[in-house]
Amino acid sequence: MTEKEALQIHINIGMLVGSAHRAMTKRFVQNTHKMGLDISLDQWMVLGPIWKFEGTSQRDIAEFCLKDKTSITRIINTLEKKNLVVRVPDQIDHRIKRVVLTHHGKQLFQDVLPVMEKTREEVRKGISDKEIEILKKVLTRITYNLENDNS
Amino acid sequence: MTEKEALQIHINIGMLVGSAHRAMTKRFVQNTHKMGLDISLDQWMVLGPIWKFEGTSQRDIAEFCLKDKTSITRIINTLEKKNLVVRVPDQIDHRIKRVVLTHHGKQLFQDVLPVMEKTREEVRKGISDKEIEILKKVLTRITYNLENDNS
DNA sequence: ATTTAATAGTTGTACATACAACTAATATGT
DNA sequence: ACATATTAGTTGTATGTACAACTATTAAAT
Repeated sequence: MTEKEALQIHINIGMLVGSAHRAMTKRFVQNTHKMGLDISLDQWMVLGPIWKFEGTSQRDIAEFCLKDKTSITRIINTLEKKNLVVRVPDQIDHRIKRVVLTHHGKQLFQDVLPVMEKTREEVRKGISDKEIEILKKVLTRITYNLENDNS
Repeated sequence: MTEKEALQIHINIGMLVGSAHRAMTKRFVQNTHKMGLDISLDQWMVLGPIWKFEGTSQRDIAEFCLKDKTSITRIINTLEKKNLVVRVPDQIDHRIKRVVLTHHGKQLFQDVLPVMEKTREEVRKGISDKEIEILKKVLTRITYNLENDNS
């Protein structure tokens, strides 16, 4: 393979992952706005584990979301400003902050569920289950390849 | 499919695309730093069409990179600060700015090529050509599904 | 028990992105 | 020709991310 071909292929994968990511983020927000809701895809992703595991630590949210702890700090700041969640310091381990949904947060979560379903359908249109399966497998492998210092 | 299962699948795709994107971006920068170079993946992506089509407009760079024009404006600001490119107003159409590599920019581009190749290999480890092909096809389809208002 | 490590979370800085509003220049319609 | 629309690019604002440095708290080592 020439350097030129290598360049093509690499930037294709990088660009395609990037543009798919941007497109999904964008469409999700557009769809929430259409329903009169106001939440970003990343905020929604963080809301997921908070809903699922009531009183999770920020560390566990980061792990679940595959995000950096600093991103989680800032997204939760935003969610707190919006009165969707509150931070509750752990009674035993004072380093840990447990994040719980407010009533407003629970309400929003339920309201967003159909928006997410709609977005999911838009994303997957014309793509077979088998292809989605491979997509998920390959993306997982890419993340795995790079996450640990396995040079 | 229950709402819960739908949630799982959707945030999986969104999360997987996001985390693969972040991991690739991160590893590329780490690899450039290891070689004593200083350039981000997005800056590198923008450099691509500037190298390939000397004197491209920012509009064409945006199209080639599948990025927003505002992102291009700001990335080129950064590249100009680093003395890698210069903006040259078009002689005929004064709206257009043609972007060209400086000597330093050309040098850096060549220096980064092997880093990109190394990163590409790290990304693709354990993934077959067939799987990469499907990955690219599906990501392209997802972007296509969302890019135009084809609801 | 006291020093040392590790852990949870925050903050500062720089960069990338979306959206909307904006300037300046060219193209179009009549 | 002149009013209007379109295009190229920039700027302001808000959000999300990486990295490094930081605080506070708990765990481990001896």
